Amino acid sequence: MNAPTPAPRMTRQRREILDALDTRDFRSAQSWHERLRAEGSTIGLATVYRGLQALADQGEVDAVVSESGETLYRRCEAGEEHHHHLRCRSCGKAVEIDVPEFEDFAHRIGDAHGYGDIRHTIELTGVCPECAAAGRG
Amino acid sequence: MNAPTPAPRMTRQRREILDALDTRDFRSAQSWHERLRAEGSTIGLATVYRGLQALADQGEVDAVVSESGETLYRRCEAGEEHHHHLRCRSCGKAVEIDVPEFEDFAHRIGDAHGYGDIRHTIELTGVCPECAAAGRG
DNA sequence: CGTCTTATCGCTAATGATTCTCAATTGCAC
DNA sequence: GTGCAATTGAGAATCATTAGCGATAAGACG
Repeated sequence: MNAPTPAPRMTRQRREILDALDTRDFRSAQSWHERLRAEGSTIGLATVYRGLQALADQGEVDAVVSESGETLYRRCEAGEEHHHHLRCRSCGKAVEIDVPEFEDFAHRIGDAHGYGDIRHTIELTGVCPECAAAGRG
Repeated sequence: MNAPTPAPRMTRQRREILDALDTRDFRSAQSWHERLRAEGSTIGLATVYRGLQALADQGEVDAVVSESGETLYRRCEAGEEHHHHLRCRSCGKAVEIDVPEFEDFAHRIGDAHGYGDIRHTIELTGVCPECAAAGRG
């Protein structure tokens, strides 16, 4: 009954994704793909999708769904427990924020209504100083 | 130069959508469409999409984007200012919740980082009592 | 009530994002 | 090295949503 760890191989493309992700911005899989190709990589789009998903499962990257329905990714900070973001709607730059007490709050609300297995999402979006200055957003 | 109010017509299908929406569940446009057809309506899918969007713009319905990227709709309560939900991941049933102080919190965080035009999303999801009892979820 | 204008319909084709298929590669254990 | 399953890349397939368009009918007017 012990699932032998699925054996993740460290391939060139896996490494490329990890490297590219080393920033502070939220971008779509397509956007990361473009960037990689622009840097000379020959990585395929499907591979980027697969890689990002795998990384998200491992907790190596954060994934959020934008208003328009696309999934955005970025590498997350070190240790990583549960956390939230303040993201720029124009350039994707994000900072992690702390919402103390919210975990508790969420569970209390859940209990109050009899809902179990509570999960929550908090997303703050805005326009960062740079984008505001540049007249974007 | 004055846009005369676009003249919204009350059609049979508009009425059908409004009637169908008279529940407490969050469902996708496709799901509402199915339901309408099941009840004998001959309304088209595109019409349901158009109708729901229009209603969302008017503030008559709430729209949220699920984890999987689909947009879910439900009629919202009367007056309607900004509010949040605790939604069942299995059946879509939702209750409105109050998150006092959060509006302020959001703006304070935004200011602290120099981000403007702050917008926020809070979604709590869980499994409602009925679904839990039925073993779904 | 009949006519006219045009918003709205419903169908179908088009988009856009994401996933799947599958033959060709290639980590990596032996 | 060898062998084989995990992984890749390109394109087809899928899904949700939107756009295009001829047909229909809401609502204003006489």
